[in-house]
Amino acid sequence: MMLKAERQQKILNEVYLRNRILLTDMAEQLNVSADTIRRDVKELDQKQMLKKVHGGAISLGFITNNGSVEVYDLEEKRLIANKALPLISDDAVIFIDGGTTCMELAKMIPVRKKITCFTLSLPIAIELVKKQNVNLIFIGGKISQDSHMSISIGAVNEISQIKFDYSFISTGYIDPTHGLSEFDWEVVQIKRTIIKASRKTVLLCISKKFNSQQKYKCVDVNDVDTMVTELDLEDIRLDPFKNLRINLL
Amino acid sequence: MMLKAERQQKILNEVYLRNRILLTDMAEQLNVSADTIRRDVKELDQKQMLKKVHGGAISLGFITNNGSVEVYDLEEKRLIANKALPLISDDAVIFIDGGTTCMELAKMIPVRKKITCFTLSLPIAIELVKKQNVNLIFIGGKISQDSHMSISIGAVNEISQIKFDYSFISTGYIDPTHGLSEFDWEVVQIKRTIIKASRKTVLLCISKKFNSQQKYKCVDVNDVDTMVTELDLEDIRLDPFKNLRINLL
DNA sequence: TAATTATTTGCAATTTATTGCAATATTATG
DNA sequence: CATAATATTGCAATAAATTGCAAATAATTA
Repeated sequence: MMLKAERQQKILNEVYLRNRILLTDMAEQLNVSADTIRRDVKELDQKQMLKKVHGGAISLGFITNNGSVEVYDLEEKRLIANKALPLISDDAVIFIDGGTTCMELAKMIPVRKKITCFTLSLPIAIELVKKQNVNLIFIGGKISQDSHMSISIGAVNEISQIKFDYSFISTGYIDPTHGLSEFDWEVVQIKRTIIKASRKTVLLCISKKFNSQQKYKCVDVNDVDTMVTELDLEDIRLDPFKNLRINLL
Repeated sequence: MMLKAERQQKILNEVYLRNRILLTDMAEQLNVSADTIRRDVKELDQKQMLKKVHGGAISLGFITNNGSVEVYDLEEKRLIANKALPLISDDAVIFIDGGTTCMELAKMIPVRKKITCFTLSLPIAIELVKKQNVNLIFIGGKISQDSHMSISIGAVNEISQIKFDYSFISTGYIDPTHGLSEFDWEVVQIKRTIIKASRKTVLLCISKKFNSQQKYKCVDVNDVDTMVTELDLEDIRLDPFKNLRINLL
C-alpha cells in the first residue's frame, strides 16, 4: 500500500524529471485510478508544485511565459495610475515599485516629463528606459523570480542612502486596522526602507485588496501619505480609511 | 501522446526562438493537423503570448511600427550562441553581456542549467529571470538609453569585486591588430573591468565585425581567451587571428 | 479495544474539451 | 480577376473532467 504523500512525491518527481506527465500514465505506473491521480495533481497545483493541464501536468519551470503576464482589472488600474500621474512633477526624484498598477503608472509617464526615477523592478525598468527624459537608475542585486524584482540586502542598503521626493508603491495586502502586510519578509524590509527614504509615499491600491492581510506586517496605513484607489472619494468602501491620517485620491 | 499545453509551449518556444512560425511547419513538426495549430495559435494570441497572422504567428517582441519583423543575421548569431553554449558548465558563475548575440545565448540556456549569472543588460536580465535554475544578479546603476544597460562608475566598482568563471562578451568593433574598440568610453571601462574580473573571457562575434575599429580602444585580441564566430575554423577570414594567443570556436 | 468520525479511493453517469475532417468562405498575390 | 493558400464553421469520435455515491482506509476518542 502506498501513502498519498508518497504517491504525490512520485508524481512530483516524475514531473521534475520529464517536465510533463499524463494522468493515464501515472495511474498505470502507480496502480491507482486516474481519478486519484487527477485529485493529487489538483492538490499539487493548488500548492503551486506543478501546473495542472488537460490530461496531465507540466512542470512550472517548463513554462516559458515570455515576459507577458495577464493583467487583471486593467481598467481599474489605469484609473488609479491616471489619478496618481499629476503627483509627478518635473525634475522630481521618484521611486516606482513593481506590480501591475505601478506598471500602468510607468506606462503613462509622458515622454516630455523630465524626472529621475529609481526602481527595483525589471519590467518597470524596461518600460521606463524607453522614455527619453527619464533618468533611470536600477537598484541592482539578486533578482527574485516571483516578482522580477531586485530584492536583497544590498538593495536595502542602496536605497537607505537615497532620498526620493515621491515613492509610488504597491502592497500585497491591506487592512485599515492591521495596515499593509506581505507574504515575504524580504519585501517588507524593502518597502519599509523605501518609505523611510521618501519624503512622500503614495500607495497605489485597487479596492479589491481592502480587508486582506498576510503574516508579515509591513507598516501602518498611517505611515503612507496618500492612497490612490479606483473608487470615488464618496464610496463607502473608503470609510474605514477616513479617520486615519492618510490622504485619499 | 502530447498534451495540449505542452504543444502550446512548443509553439511559443518556436515563435520565441525564430520570431515567426508557419502553421503548416508546426503541424508537421508536432504531428497534428493544421487546424489544431491554428486553434492553439488563436488561443495564444488571445492570451497575448504571440501575434497571429495569416498563415502563422510572429513574436510580440519583434513587431515594429509597420508590423514587420526585424532580424539581422539571426541565423549566424544563433550559430555562435550554440557553439558557446557548451562552455557553460553547471554551477558556474558567469557574466553575460548585452547585445543580440549574447541575447541568443541567454535564450538558449536550458531551464535545467544551474548557474549564477551576472549581467548589466535589462533585456538579458528579463530573459534570464525566466530560467528557474539561474541565480540572477543584476548589477545596478544608471541605465543607458542606447544600450539598455547599466553603465556607470558604480557598476564598474561592483564588478571589480566579483570573480566570474566565464564571461561572455560582445564588442562593438574588432580588428586583429588594433584589437577590440568601442564608440563609448564608459563601455570601454566596463568591458575592461569585466575581462579583469573573469577567469576566462569568451567573445561572441559575428565575422561581419572583423576589420572594424572605433576611437576608443578597449583591449587587445590577446586579452580575450576565446572568440566564437559563425565561421568554420578553416575559413580564411579567421586566418588573421590564428597567430594570436586566442582560441577560436 | 471498539466505536465513531473523517478522509481517501474507485466507479458510473453526465458534461465538457479536444481533435480531425469536410464543405464553404475568405484572403493573398501575381 | 484568377487561383492557390489559408480561415471558418459545423460535425462526429474520442478523451478527459466533474459529480455524486459507496466502499475502504486511517485517525480520533470514549
